[in-house]
Amino acid sequence: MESNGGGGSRRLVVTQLSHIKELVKQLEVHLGGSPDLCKHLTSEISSVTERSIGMIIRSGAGHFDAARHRKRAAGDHLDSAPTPSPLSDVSDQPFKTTKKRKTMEKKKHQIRVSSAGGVENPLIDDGHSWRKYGQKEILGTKHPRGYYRCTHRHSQGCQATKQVQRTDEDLTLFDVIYHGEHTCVQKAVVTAAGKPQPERNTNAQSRLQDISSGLTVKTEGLQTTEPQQGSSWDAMPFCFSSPVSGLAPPERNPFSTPSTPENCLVASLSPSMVSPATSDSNYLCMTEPFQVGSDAEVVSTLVAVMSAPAPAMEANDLFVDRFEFDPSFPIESIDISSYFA
DNA sequence: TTTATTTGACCTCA
DNA sequence: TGAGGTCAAATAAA
Repeated sequence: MESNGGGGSRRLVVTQLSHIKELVKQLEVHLGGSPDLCKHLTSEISSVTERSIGMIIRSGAGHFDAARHRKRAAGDHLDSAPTPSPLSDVSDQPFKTTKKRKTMEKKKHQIRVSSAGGVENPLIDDGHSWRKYGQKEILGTKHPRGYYRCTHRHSQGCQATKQVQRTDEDLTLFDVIYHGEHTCVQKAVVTAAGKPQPERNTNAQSRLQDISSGLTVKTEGLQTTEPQQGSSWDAMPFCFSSPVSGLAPPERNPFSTPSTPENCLVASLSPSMVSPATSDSNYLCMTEPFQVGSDAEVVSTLVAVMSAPAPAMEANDLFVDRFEFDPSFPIESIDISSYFA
């Protein structure tokens, strides 16, 4: 049931993070004459990446302490709550706490999103369009929990919902709990697949390159399990699919993939991290590269997204043209180009 | 005018 | 009975 973390998977993660670090270094080079802020950001990205690698390495042969992490993600109140809570019981099982939840065969898992600097307005998104339908103060937590449902709930009967709650310990971290799977067909996906939008794509790709070059992935006590057949978790380490600065919202973004929250994690940037020239938030989607076991282990993935102001970066030659893969990097599992198509 | 968000009330369950 | 989740009217924004 519980995996020991999968040495192969861990190596993969470490490799990925190491590669990210290399990318950051490249970014720094390209930022030669850029504003100090950009350099500061890259420096921070680098340090965070190092810490991330260290955390994974320190996790050793033992598995990630998912229970502890779940408790942390759920808030301190769980310390005194012996009974399972929705947060602590992250599983494929239907909810058991309320009648409504019981009636819905909902898949659930939890991710942790860091929106760098996005304390005020995290704009957490995942390629799907959500409508907020409620907010509730949760006992034992400092911040209210927001309740979202799929925009297509009524039009397409999509039952996907999610809960977003800022963590107590870090205002830039958000616990996002997904319930159910999207049954809706995102128009943007269809559009993107059938009608390429060259202009937007070009711009978007450039921006995407900007951001992706500065991507830092921090995995906190990552739980990795051996891939399961037919799982959607074992495919792609990265999925750059969500809107980036200046792009349309997720549902209209040509980069949006038919991903579900179950396989796509998006962290968005706060306005403070966005170029003044762009009012839209920056989005960066990253497929959670880590297997979430069917036994409902929590994957708490922290994605710190950094982005230098777009105008400061002539990054068209980044990431794609200059994406230098480590020979050991599992390139076969990455198909970024497909997301630019 | 339409769409999204806010927020108090209500419902269900432990 | 209290907590969590959802509903729906009111309000705001586009």
